[in-house]
Amino acid sequence: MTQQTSKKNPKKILVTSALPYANGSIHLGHLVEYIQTDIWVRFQKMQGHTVHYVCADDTHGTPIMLRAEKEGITPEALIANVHDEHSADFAEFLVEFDNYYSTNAPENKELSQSIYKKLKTAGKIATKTIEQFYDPVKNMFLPDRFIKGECPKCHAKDQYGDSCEVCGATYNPTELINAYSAVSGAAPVRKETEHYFFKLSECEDFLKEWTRSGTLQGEAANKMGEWFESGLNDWDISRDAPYFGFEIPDAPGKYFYVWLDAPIGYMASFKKLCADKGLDFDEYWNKDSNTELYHFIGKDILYFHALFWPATLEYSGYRTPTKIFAHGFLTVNGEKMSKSRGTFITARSYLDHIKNPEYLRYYYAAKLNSTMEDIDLNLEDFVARVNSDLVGKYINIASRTAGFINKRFGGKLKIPSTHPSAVQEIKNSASLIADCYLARDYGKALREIMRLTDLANADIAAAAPWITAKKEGEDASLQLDCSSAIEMFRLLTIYLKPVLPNLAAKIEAFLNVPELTWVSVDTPFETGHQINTYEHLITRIDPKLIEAMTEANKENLQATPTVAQTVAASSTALPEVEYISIDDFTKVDLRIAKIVNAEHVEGAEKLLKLLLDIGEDKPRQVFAGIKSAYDPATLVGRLTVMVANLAPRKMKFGMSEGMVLAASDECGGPFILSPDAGAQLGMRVK
RNA sequence: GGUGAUGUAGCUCAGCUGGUUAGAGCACAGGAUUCAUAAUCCUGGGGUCGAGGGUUCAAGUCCCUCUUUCACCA
Repeated sequence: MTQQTSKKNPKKILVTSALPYANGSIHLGHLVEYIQTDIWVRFQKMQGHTVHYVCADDTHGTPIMLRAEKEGITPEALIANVHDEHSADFAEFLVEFDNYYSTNAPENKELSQSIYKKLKTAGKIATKTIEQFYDPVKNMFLPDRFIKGECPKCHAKDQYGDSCEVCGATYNPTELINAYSAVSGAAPVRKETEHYFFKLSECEDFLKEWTRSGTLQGEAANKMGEWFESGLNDWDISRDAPYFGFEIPDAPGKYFYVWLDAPIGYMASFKKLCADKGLDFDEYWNKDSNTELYHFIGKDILYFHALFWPATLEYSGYRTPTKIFAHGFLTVNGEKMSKSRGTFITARSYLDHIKNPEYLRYYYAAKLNSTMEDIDLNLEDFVARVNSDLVGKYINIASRTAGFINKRFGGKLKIPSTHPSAVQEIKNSASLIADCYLARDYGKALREIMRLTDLANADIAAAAPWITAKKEGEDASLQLDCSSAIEMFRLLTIYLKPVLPNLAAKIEAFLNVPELTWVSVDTPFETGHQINTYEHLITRIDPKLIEAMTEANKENLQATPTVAQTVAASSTALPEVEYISIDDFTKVDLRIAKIVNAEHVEGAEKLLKLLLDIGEDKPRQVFAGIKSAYDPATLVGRLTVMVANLAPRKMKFGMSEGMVLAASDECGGPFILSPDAGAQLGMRVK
C-alpha cells in the first residue's frame, strides 16, 4: 500500500544529519546517527521519492583555531584534512550523502550573512556590552572551557570554567579560584566587549506554536515545555576576533558564533548540490515550500535545532523544518564509551578490525526506534545477533536451496501460478515493514523481517528438498520448492536493503535482477528466470576480532596519552593540606539537636524537611538531603548534630535555618551523626 | 538541586488506548535432520515484569512513595 501511494505521490524530501565537528575522528557513537539517517534515506528512495541527503563538517570556532595553531598549520589545512578523513569514514560505512560539504564554504558565508541581515531588518538583532574573560597574553577572549582554576567548592585544582569534575559542582568561571587561561597560562582579566544577540525572547509565541504542530517527538516537546517555563533568553551570536569563522557584516572584528553558521551549513551544502545537479534551491527553502525537510540530530543538540534554528529560519523568511528527529546516545557494553576499557572505538578502528560495515548497520538498526532513548552496543550480543540473524537465518535460505536450482535445473526457476502461503505471508508484510521504516522503528521492522526469515526456513524444512532430490520423478516439486525459497529470499532482500545496501547489491547480481526497490515486491520471479551461481555472500564475525579491536583501542590510549588525561591524572593527587586555626573552627556553632519532626517534601527528590529543637523558643526548619537514606518516621525523636549559625537560606521549598551533619562518599551514605547517651539538646559541640 | 527518561527471563529487547495461564531472539537442555559457511526444524527449562502501597471485577500496563541507571540544565 505504501509503495502504491508513493508511486502516485512522489515527494521531494531534504534530509540532514548533524554536522560533525572538524576537531576529531568519527567514532561509533557518531555513526548511530549517520546510519539511522542513511537507512531512512535509502528507504525513502526505494519508495520512489526524490530525496536529497546532505551534511557537512562543522569547521568554525575557537577549538579548531587553537588546534590548528598547535599543529602549526592553518585552520583551513586542518579542516581539509579532517574533511578527507570524515568523508572516507562515511563512505566506507555506506553512508551515502548526496553532498558532504563544509561550513567554511562560500555558500555558507553568503547565506549566513544574508540571513543575519534579514534578521536585523526584522528587528531581531540587538547589541549588548558584556564582560568576559580575556587572555592578556594571547589577546583573545576565552570561552568558559578554556578557563581553568581551582574549584570554589571542593578546591580541586585545574578544573574547567563551568563545572568541577571532582565534586560535580557547577559555577561561573568568575567563581574559580586562581583562574588561568588554558591557552597561555596567564591570569585572565575581565574585559568589556560588545556582543550581538538574536532576540529569541521575542520568538516565544512562534516557537510555542511550532512546537505544538507535531514537529517534535513527544519527549522532545516535553523538554521544550521545560525551556519555555524557565523563559527564553536572547542568544549571543557573536564572538570577538581572533576567531575562525565568518565576519559579521558591518561589524569589524566580530564573528558569527559557530552555532549560528553550523545549521545554515545544511542550506549551504544543499545549495552546492543544487549548483552541481541543477536543482532549485528556492523550491526547498522558500517559506511556502511544498517539499519536506527533516533533521536527524542527537538529543544533546535539541536546544539548537528546536529553538534557535526554526526561529532563525522563520524570521529570515525561510521555511521551517517539517520534523526534527532526535535520537539517544550510544553506550558500549552498557556503559559510556571508555578509552580505558577500549570501548571508545573510532570508525576507522572498526573498519580495520571487523571490516564489514554492514554488521554494525544491522545491529544498530535492530536496536533503533523513534525515541530519544540511548542504545547499547553489547559486543557479545553484536556477534551473536549478526551471526545468527544474517548468516544462520537469512543468507542460509539462499545458501541451502540455490545449489539445487543451479545443479539440477541449470539455474532456472519454476514458479507456480499461486504462491505457497509462506511466500504470501512474507509478501503481505511489505506495508507493515514499510510503516516501521518510515516511523524510524527499525527494531520493529527487523523483528518482523526475522520472523519471516524463520518462517522461510521452517517452510523449507517442511518441504525437505533434500529428500525430494533423491526421489525419482520428483524434479518438478524440487524445482518449485527451491524456487519459492529463492522468491522468499528476494522479498527479504528488498526489506533488508535499506540496512544492507552492499549485500543487497551482491544479491541482485546473484539473482540476476535489476536494482530492487519497494515496488519490486509486486513483481515476483517468473518461470524460466535464470539465477547465477551462488557464492558465499557474507561470513561470520569471529569474536576474536572484537577482542583484538578493544585491545587495540586500549593500546592506543597507552601509547598516546592526551593532554587532558595528563591533567586529569595530576588533579587526582592529594591536595595540599591547608590548616585552619582553632578560631576558624570555633566560628562554627555546632549544637545537639532533637529531631522533633521529619517529613517528605512535595516535589523534592532528595530532601527531607526537619524540625530541629536546640532549646530555642521555636524549633528550626532545616532541609536536609538525606531522603535517600532515611525514612522520616524513624528520625523523629533522635538526637543529632546541626550547624546552628549557618546563614539562613531561602530554598525552593522554604527557608532552611541551619544544616545537619552527615557522612558520605561514593561507597555509601549519607549517615547522620548521633551523640553518646547523656548529651542533651542544645549542648554546644566543640 | 531541578527536569526528562529508564529498570520485564543469563544476554539484547517486544509488550497498543489496563482484560484469558507475561512474549521473541540469542544462550542453555533434549530430540529431529544433514540441503546449507556445525547452518536449520521440533520440544523444553527459566521471570514475585526494580521495591512497597493504592485505584479497579481486572495492572507489567493507571496513581502515590521509595529506589537503579542515564541524559539535559542554554
